Amino acid sequence: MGPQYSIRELAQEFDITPRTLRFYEEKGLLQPIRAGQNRVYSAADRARLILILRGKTLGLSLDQSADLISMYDPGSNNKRQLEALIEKIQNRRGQLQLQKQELERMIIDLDEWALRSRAAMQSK
Amino acid sequence: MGPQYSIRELAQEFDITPRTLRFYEEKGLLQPIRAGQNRVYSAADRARLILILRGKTLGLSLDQSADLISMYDPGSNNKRQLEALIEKIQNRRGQLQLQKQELERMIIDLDEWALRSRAAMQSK
DNA sequence: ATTGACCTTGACGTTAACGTAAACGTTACA
DNA sequence: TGTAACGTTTACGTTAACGTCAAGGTCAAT
Repeated sequence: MGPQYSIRELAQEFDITPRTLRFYEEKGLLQPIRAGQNRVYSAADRARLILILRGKTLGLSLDQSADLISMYDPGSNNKRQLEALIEKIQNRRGQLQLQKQELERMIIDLDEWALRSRAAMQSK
Repeated sequence: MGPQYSIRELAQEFDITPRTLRFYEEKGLLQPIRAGQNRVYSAADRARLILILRGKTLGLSLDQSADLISMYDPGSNNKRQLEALIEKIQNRRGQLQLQKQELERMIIDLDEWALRSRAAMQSK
């Protein structure tokens, strides 16, 4: 029946707190099953968590991540759904491209600043 | 004496509110001079604002932007300062590189999802 | 002289993403 | 039997980055 994880195991693995996992559940991002009272996380839950955390490092809000992840799910079946999904993906792709270009530009800027700083040091 | 801007002019140009500009001033990110009570922004202030906003789109906090901008300033003179500046720049560059790689990966992921979605539509 | 457009300084409200603490139940073990 | 180690729910606290009044001051135009 695949691997199972306690709340603490998952928290430790990804260096977050149990509180964070409960919070994600409150927001509907995770839905672990229960063993009595206790939460039990499946491999699928773990996979979703990874997506959430990746979203975070990319600066997405939890709601935005939830959006993307729901599109990712095998729940959407009909044509309209899929078309909407593709459009959303294209949009997000565009946003990410823009962000990437800004990053590249800022990296170039930083290199220039470093050069100037070194020059300033030389001329001392 | 170069161009001058009222708080509203600057706000409109960058599609933010006067409140935001006052807030940035509270946090020490901007220091417009005064004409009586009123704030008057110089070209330099405007340039700083652009840096702040660029930082925002890159997901930097205001404090982080403040850090970068202070390094950017012609205030730092001695060797120690400059060495520290260079190190900070290198560090930030590394962070940005990592973020950029994550972005690239996510864009690839999105492309894959789009492909799969199209395939799913075809097979309907 | 009053209306409108602009500015000011408080100061309290708001949202996101959790932190933190209280009060409690359960299983394992010395 | 008690004391860790883990889990639970409930609920109030916190930080960042502003939003949103309130109360007032200035200055030009009607």
